[in-house]
Amino acid sequence: MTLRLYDTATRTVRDFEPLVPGQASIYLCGATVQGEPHIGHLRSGLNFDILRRWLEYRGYEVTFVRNVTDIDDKILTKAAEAGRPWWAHATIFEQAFRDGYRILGCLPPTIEPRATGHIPEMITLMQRLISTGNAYASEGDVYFDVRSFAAYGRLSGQKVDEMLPAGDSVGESRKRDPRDFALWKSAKPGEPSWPTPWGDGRPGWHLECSAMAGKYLGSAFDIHGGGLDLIFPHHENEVAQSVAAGGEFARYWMHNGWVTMAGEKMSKSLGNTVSIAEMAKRWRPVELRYYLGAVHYRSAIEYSAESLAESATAYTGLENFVQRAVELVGEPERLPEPPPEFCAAMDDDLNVSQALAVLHGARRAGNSALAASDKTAVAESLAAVLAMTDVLGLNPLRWQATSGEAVALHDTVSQLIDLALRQRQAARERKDYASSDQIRDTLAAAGVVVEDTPDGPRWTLAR
RNA sequence: GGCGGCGUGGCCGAGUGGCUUAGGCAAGGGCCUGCAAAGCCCUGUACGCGGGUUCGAUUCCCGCCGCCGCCUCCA
Repeated sequence: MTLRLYDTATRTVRDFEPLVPGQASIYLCGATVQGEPHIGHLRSGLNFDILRRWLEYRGYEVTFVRNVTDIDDKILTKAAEAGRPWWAHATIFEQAFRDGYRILGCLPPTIEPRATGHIPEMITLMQRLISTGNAYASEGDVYFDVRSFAAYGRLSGQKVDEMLPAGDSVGESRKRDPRDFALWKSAKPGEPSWPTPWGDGRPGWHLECSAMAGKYLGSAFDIHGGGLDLIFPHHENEVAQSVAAGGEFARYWMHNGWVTMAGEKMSKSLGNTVSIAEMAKRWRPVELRYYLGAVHYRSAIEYSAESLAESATAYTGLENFVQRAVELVGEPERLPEPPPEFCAAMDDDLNVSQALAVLHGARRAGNSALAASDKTAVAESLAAVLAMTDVLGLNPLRWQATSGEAVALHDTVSQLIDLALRQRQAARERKDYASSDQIRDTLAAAGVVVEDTPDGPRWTLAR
């Protein structure tokens, strides 16, 4: 079974055949760090984290580049509104994004380049495009000549003649064609700028990604990813720049779907965003990860608190099983391969929904084995559940609190709860159920859920 | 105007030309329990509407309705 991925460029699912056997290179368009990340942004990072983990599980050595766009119109505007330098503004939100990805358990990228660190590469690229006749300088700006590149529009399925002219081309005299896009923008008073042969200015958005992808992954690489909204114009323009300059560029194009609210795309401009900070108040990060990862990456996720709660419940069920199983048989020495059906689902364009069905099947089998005290079967199911959750970045054992303070506090609380439970057991043994129930109710009010099992009471913290 | 996506049982959400009861959540019944909780078992027979192709369509084709996205900054 080989991994198959949906490729936006061909609109088909294709076998994944890497450029270099055993290696996989991915360029993901990261954030324009103008403000707080919302869960839509994080979903994109998470989807590609799952791809990256799956490729690594499949034995590929993965180079994962996720860029930071740290110079752009919006950053300048927002920074001015916030009364801070543009670079400080960008740094603040670059960190916010990085924290967001980390909180959701995304592995750090192999390389995380910033646009402003690659001005020389951009200049070189522009020089090449001008020399090949695909770009031209005009009053300090540099534009890509869309008409000079026959394949323009192929990725997005757009026809140049049918497109609406760009909004910024109204009254624009510097462009030869209204559909030409800026590689470089001439400096405006008070704005940051860098020197070039065509005058001081700053980079256009599209150019920077071509420059960084080329620098770190070469003129050809395996997978280019991003949100659906980047297909046009951003990715179309990247292809034009990079291919016109003589590269092959990306061999597979993957685009993740939206997080929607009431049917509409979550976005800053609509004001319907949910930030990671708000989420963290109500949900554990791993629950959010489960929620955002459970839906196929190309489908929209219709956000609602109810469906998030359902995911949290589902995940808690997995955790409960793992906890009980570990108590009975201990942690496995080594994780086995995930079940074949799970792997088949993941190989099928990362069908995580289908893979989760396999996971929940193993959980159910494990719980049955637990009920039957069949240690061999419990250990088997536990290993399977851990193997599957591990690949998805959802392994409950890896998500447990590990800070020293938390561990110490847990120890103290455990002893107090055990004391109460011993008193409750004594009451139960003398059939003083009024007292035993009162103890349980008191613990419940404190957020401690007590369950009686054949092996005695056990407790967990409610949320 | 051009390009693209979606509409699945109470909810979320996979999938397929005729056996997947997908899975999760919720609900009802049962087992277990002092009562619970957790867990397990069972139950619900869905695929926007109208045509067509077919022995047979939720799945293919056509039309329609509704929703959404891109074409301008956007994960």
